[in-house]
Amino acid sequence: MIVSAKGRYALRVMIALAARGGTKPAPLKELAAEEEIPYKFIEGIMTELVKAGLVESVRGKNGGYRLTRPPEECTAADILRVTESSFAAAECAGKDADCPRAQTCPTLPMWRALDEAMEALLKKYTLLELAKSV
Amino acid sequence: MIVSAKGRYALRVMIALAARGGTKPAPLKELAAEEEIPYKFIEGIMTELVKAGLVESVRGKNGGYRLTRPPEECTAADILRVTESSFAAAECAGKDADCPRAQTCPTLPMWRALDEAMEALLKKYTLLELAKSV
DNA sequence: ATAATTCCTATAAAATCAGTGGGAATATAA
DNA sequence: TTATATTCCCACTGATTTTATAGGAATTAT
Repeated sequence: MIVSAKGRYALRVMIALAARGGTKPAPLKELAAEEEIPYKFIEGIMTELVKAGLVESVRGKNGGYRLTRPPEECTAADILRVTESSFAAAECAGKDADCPRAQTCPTLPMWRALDEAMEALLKKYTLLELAKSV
Repeated sequence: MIVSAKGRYALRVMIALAARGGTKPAPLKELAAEEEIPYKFIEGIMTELVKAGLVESVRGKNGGYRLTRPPEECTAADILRVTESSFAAAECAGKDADCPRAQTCPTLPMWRALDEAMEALLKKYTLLELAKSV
């Protein structure tokens, strides 16, 4: 029950992007240095964020990454849903739940409730707010 | 961001104990078989639950485990706090947080809020309620 | 004594996490 | 057109954690 380094790095990069503002793409080399994130590690994470549609990339010289949406429309929940392989509290409570006990499991409703509570809270934190204190 | 098998097993055993009621100790062999939990695995977990004071053990023949408190006074939060090595959303948000960024970290308040939300929700589920549907 | 139990320690297999390396593809600028 | 800066892709490694498994010692009721 923990957020991975991957998730924390992703959040930090996204906040850094939001803090920069503007539409000029930011090269990952700079972002990684600023945020003290291992370059090659965050490289892979960026690919996932692109695929998820949260950022877009510009290849070649003077390229980099930029947000696809205004910072107030991107939440921590959006980002963590991409990076956390299992965003759910318990794997058995996900939507592809093939747990044989599902019908009678006394804890399933609790996991569902926990998922909803986490999601609801993380949705309240947008990049706009998160980047404010930077 | 997930609850481990260890945590789920612990919950199931505790619910099974609550469902039995009474003060007669339940042998782990039975509980493990009922709940389809690997015996040797749950054995180690029981030791931790005993140390945490949630159950007590009776050794020797006709021995077993029983709850130390009435089921309405033991919550999912109590149990998961024992089994989950890191109960916090992010390790940097725990009480022994030695993260150098802590002072300026824009996400720390969010992790704290997430921790509180999770804890609050898990506290609402007592063994009494959880065992009702069994 | 015997049998049923918890308790203790060590080990092993599997999975996940975190990070690294090399280079191909793409685009800008000189 | 050549050099340079960037994203993109794929494979691999090392460390750690998770999920068990094994063997037996200690304890207690019958």
